[in-house]
Amino acid sequence: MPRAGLSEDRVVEEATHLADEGGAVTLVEVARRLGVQVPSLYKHVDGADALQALVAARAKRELADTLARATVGKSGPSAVDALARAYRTWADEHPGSYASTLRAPSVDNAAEIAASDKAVGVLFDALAGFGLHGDDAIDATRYCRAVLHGFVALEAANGFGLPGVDRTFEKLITALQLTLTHWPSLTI
Amino acid sequence: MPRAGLSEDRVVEEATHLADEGGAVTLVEVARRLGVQVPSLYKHVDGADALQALVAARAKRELADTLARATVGKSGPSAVDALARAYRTWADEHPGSYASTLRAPSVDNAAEIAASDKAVGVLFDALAGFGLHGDDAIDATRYCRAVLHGFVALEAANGFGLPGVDRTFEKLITALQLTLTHWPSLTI
DNA sequence: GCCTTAAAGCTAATGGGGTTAGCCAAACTT
DNA sequence: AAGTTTGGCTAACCCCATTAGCTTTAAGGC
Repeated sequence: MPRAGLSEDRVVEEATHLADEGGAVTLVEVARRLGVQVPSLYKHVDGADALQALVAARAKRELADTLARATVGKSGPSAVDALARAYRTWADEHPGSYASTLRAPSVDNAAEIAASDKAVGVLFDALAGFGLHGDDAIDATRYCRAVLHGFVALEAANGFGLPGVDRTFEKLITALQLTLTHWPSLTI
Repeated sequence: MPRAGLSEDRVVEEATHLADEGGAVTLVEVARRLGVQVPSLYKHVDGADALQALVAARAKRELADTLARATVGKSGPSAVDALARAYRTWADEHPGSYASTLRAPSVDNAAEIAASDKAVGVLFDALAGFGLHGDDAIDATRYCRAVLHGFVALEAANGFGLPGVDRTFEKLITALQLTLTHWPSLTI
């Protein structure tokens, strides 16, 4: 029996592909794809839950990188536009990865938390061009995340029954830009 | 062996309670709580997946009713305020039910789709006070759903690392009211 | 180049959850 | 009271996750 040459990374990669193709991420299926028996996976990964967490951490890193690349050299409304489109596109193209990022990260998983922080950091930086500080910056960042995540999640769950979703997304970007521009005056 | 006096409704109710208490909704646990053996559940419910769908449909109906009650007699910004608070509160108090509503409804489940439509309808009606029509009304409704769902989902997943979430939510309401007020002019 | 050894694969066995088949008693119908 | 439908049950079978423990590979020290 020649070795399959696996590694934690290889296993996580295959699980990610499986998830993004819409399959259920089971150890049975991952093992089958890797040409290996199920218990062999335990040499690289600490069970099904741990594999899920690794997939999530990988997904968050990739999302953060994608957002960072999309917004490089941009700021203010133009950064928001680029970021929103990159976010939606990535989520659409990696539905399994995106879904994996929604689980609350386990407290003991430093890698996943770091990846989370990185993604939020990119968003936070992109909003710097609006001149927000302190609580305003935090609140605006959270608002952005909520809008983008909410839209993408509803789209993924087929929550928008009718056509015209692209049109709605264009409006969403404009609304978001406007909201951020006027954020400080929201204190009424 | 005296009968337990079950019914589809009773099973779904118990599954809902279980979900909202944070437990995993398994047939084993539902049966245990009802004082019955697992296969007996099949006399009332068509398997685990079907039970999930029924829980989701029930949740959507309840959410729709809650939103409707919260907004009765209100319109415009005041309706949005009431609706946003009711939405967040209900989701916080019924985390399992809320999570169940996120699965895409199966195409053949008329009850679940009807419940979805009802919830969206309440939101749609609440926005009538802003004088939106046609695509604008649809886009604004979707934007609202995205913001509210995104915020609640991130909050539930412990996605906001720092404190001050209540403050952020107040800002969110104000931002939403402002956005809806100026929606038609978003065409730039 | 051997010899040791850690790592990476394997088989076998256990346990939990879901599902089906088929039996039997309780309750309803007339 | 007899017949029928209904709601419970037991037994058996899947699928997936996990653990224990064995074997072989491949890498490193001498």
